[in-house]
Amino acid sequence: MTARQNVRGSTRDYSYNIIRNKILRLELEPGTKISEKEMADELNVSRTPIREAFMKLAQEELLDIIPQSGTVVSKINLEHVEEGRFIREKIEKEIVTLVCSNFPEDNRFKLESNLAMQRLCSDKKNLHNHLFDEEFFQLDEEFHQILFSSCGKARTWEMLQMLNNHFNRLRLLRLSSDSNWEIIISQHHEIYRLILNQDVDRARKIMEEHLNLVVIEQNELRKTYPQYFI
Amino acid sequence: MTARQNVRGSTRDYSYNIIRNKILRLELEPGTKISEKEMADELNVSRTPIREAFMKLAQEELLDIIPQSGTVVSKINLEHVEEGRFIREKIEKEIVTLVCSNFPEDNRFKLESNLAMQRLCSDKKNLHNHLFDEEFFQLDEEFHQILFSSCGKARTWEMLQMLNNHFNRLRLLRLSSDSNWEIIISQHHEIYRLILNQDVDRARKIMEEHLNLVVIEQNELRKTYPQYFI
DNA sequence: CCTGTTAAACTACCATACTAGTATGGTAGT
DNA sequence: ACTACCATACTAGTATGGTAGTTTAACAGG
Repeated sequence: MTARQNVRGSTRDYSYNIIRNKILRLELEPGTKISEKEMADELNVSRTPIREAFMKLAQEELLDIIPQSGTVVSKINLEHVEEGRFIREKIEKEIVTLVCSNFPEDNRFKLESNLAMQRLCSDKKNLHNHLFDEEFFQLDEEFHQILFSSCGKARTWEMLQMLNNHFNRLRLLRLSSDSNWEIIISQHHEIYRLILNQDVDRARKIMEEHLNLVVIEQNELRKTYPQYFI
Repeated sequence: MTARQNVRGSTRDYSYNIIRNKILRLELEPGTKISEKEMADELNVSRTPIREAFMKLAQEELLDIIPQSGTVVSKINLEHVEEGRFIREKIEKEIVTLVCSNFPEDNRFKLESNLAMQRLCSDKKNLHNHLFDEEFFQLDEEFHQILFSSCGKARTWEMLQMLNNHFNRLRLLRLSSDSNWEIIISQHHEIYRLILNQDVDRARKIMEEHLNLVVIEQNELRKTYPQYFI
């Protein structure tokens, strides 16, 4: 245990990350009842760090803790999704505006290799018919994160991440059920091109469309996975 | 203890609220070293709820917890202030846009009485030379919160509050050191008038100016209270 | 006086025991 | 068959003891 702690940080953070991933990748499905003790036994740690991880996840609205009764993985709340998406859309339009007027040279390379990886990931998926949706999700996240870093707002990205867990769960659900990632990738490329051309107005418009993709498909997702939604 | 719990919620929330208020009203000054045990003894509770309250406050960046070493009240970080202010400015311009196009009748009364209370609070201050800055701060908060509720985004306001603790500490500092609240009040009135007139463009502009007031004075505050800043 | 060492006095972290609410299933009484 | 009640087995909340890492300050040697 002590050795493990040194490698991976505190037991609390370790537990937090494990549980969070299980929730986001729907290994723990929305509506599932879990308990501190059960999870503590499963991860071979005591209740305290689990409990603290639960608290953090409850703040991010991934868990609903009912005092003296139990804890359940929260269902995806489409109102919460929309509020998170709203914030992200409005902020990210401002981010892309900032980036248009000043895009640091070294981040250009980062963004280009990220875009190349996205293409690769999509091709791999079409060829081998494997599940690369988590990998693609990560690349998608990275793309946007680079934009935030490029204008010195990396921390803003982190802050928004905390508010967007419901939105992110929906996005991951979308990736795994929809095999056509081409629209996403082409929009990413388009945004990059517009940034280089410093075409603020069009960049803002494409970003807006980009962050509205999920909205269009959310009704379909709701039909396919009704048990995941509130 | 049990009786107290029933009245005020869990011991954890009680502790959290007490400590948070002490930090925001600078009773616990930025840079102060505190410990779980010391605070537990002071509030007559055990270390566990205090520890959990500390965690929550650390997430909101009001505390810096250094593992195995200690916990200090975080100093006001002007970069954090600016990132929080940035988000709030951009979102609140969108909020005021929404409210301009549809302002519910019943919230009109709420807003008007809030504005009247602000005026009263300011007058009381000028007359009796007492400290009403906390009361005014609350009214200021309420003004903006009503706008968010008016367009069905009350939860967005709650979420932004979590990110804006550094910004809020600076605002409170400003209120207590600057005796002229007239600019703030007149801007609030102006925003209200523009909403009624559905003058979106000017409303957005005034809101932007309003949320930039602190920026102008932050250098002066930094000079007056250098020990509060990082 | 200065510097490197060490031991003691902190700290937060974690494990565990206990308390007090809550859900549930069985049973006695109707 | 139904209902009210109670025993029991959960749950999260709280208290507390012990551990390991960090800071501090006393002290030895230069």
